[in-house]
Amino acid sequence: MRIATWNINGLNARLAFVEHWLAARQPDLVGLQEIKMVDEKFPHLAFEAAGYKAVVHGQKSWNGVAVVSRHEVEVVRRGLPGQEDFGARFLHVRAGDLDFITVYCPNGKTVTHDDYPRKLAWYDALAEHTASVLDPTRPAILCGDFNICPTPLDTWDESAHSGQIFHTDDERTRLARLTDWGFTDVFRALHPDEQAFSWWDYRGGAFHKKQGLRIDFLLATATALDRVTSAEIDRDYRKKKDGLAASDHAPVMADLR
DNA sequence: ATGTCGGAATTATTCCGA
Repeated sequence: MRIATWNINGLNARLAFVEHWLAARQPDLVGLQEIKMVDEKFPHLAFEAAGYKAVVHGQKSWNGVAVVSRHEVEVVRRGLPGQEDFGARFLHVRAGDLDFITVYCPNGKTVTHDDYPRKLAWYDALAEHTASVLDPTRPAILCGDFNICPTPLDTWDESAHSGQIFHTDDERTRLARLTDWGFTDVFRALHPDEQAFSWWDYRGGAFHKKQGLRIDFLLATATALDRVTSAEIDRDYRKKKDGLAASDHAPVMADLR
């Protein structure tokens, strides 16, 4: 089974590109972030034509998450408790015996912006909620755009950005709450020393200059990690495909036995 | 030039978020 997470930066603008990727990579279970559309506008017919069912927690213009799957999934929860007014950012489904949660974590903007303490509070709510509804001994995946670089290896320039947004101790402590509970960063577990990024700014040729960040993760409980046979960041799909524009994020994938 | 996208508000241009 192939799972993936991908911030697609707008499904209206990205549908053909996402279809291209689904056909090429044939994933079974995918968390999408930043669909930027209400549930009613979701192109279910296009996904069904590609062999996928979708469940959606959408929002007009901004945010919005979805799970697309080859097999039926059961919705467990839409929205993070107590944090609903910070946007549609959380969707929990059950796929067979696997709990699968996809999140679009708040960006925070800058450490002096009002959104920064709200980002930290959102993370506290996420850690509290996942710990209350999941069992660390059972297979679960928490995936999405986390908007935090976990370590200096996960940013193109730690020295220039240390202490700035995505690079603060307070943010890294929040991620550590999730890993302390029982989640492991799948890509990092399989590639402990590789500098690899999942996001590059559209501006200034950042992709070609290798100026990126690794902020998109598949986090797995131990019993889910046991099933993982490979993990990769699909950086080829950060490039234009057949003239179609890419998201600023690459998909992150893993294969499970 | 930080100098590009996606989306909305409002009509081809400007603002916002990332």
